[in-house]
Amino acid sequence: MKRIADSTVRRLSLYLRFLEEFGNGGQVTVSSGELAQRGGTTSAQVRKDLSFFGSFGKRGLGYSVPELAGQLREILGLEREWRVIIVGAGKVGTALAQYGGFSQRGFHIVAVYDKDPAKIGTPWEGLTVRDVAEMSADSARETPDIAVLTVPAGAAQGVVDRLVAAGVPAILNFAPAPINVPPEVALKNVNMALELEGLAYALTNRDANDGAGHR
Amino acid sequence: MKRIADSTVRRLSLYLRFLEEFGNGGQVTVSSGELAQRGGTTSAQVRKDLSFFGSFGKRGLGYSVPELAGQLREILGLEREWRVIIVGAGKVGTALAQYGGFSQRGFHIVAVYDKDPAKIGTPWEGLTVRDVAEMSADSARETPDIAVLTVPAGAAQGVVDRLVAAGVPAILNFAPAPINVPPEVALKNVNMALELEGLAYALTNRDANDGAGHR
DNA sequence: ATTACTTTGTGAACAATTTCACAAGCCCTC
DNA sequence: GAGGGCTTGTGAAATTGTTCACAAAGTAAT
Repeated sequence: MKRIADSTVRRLSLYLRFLEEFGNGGQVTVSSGELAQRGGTTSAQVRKDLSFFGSFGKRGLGYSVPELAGQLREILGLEREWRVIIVGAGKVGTALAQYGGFSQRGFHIVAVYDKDPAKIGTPWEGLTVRDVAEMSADSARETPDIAVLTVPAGAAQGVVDRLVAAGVPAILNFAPAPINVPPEVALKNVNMALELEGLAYALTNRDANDGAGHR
Repeated sequence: MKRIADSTVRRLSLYLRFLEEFGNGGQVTVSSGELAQRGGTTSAQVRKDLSFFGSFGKRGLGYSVPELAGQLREILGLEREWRVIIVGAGKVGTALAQYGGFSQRGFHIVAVYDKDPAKIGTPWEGLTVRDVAEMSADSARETPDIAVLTVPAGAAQGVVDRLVAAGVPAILNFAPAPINVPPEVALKNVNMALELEGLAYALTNRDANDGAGHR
């Protein structure tokens, strides 16, 4: 299969959300134009995005809401359950655990780790905080699919090296530190300060660049 | 000035971080190649990014670390203080408030708002939670530069409308709901579930698309 | 069954972004 | 102060991503 752009995958995720909204509203059929309007893009963009994976619509009619939603779930890999661990039981980790959007999409938090002895063993969102030292042993038993990294910047690379060694195939990094992984490990970085700086730039150069950031 | 791509601005923010790292390590001069390696890009990319704003280096030598850092701070608008409010005193809002990266870059949290009467009036990270109803009046006195939105999805658009009416020029939206603002208001959306789905896609289609997400 | 109307799927045009490649400039040594 | 070795800054080329525009295929009504 052809390499699909990151931006395309992002939009597909959004389309799925919109389909669920439309479906909840009782709509059974939807046009590329409606999806486009909901997402602030164009109907051509929607159709092109979908066309990378097949043709799912009926000409003259549009797309079946539940059918297209199913196709998107399959494309995105959301038909299965994903085993997620959170490394770093601080505020960010806790906020993520409470965020309902994850379990709703099949992302199950199966373990939490921390280094702080004061936290280890304490109850945490229905789980018990475990010692990072146990991570490798736990992973050997049952490797998680995705690790969410919410440790302080200084600790990030060290933890990542352990995760990689333990065979974790994907990492979502919230630590404000650039980290290195071998190419076979999927990595995404989320850096909230970066987003704020983008807004600061937009405000500073507002007259030039009116409005607009990344919608 | 020419319209600068979002991706370019993001990279500039990263370069600034790297410069600070290099500077802390005692380095006074840095080449585009070093910055590129640190950030996983190419030296040509670094030079092109900088070239949109001027020429800051010395041929044969590279860039002065403190000088370029200063230039980047100016470009990004980080030489001034930004007044930030947080709307939604839940877990995500709290996590953001605790995250040191903000104040370090001149983003000052000047107020927190919530709708929940149980929270209003309680102390929160050195501030006191205020009633969202007071937001407009407060803003009239001293308009914040950026509002960070960490309310539930259902409440998002309503709050945004109030923020816009109050004249807030930029919004960073963490609510998992697409929101509408007039074009003169800068908006960025952060959706953590979307990032996880991106990883799920990468893992599902791993053989095709080896490794790689958005680094 | 024909007509009028919609909406998809897609090659081709266009636009944006990244990479290449190299002249020009600066440092350092001799 | 001439020569060798780096590194910048930048047009041009290549690549990637988006928009256009239209034939093809479906619906609905008569």
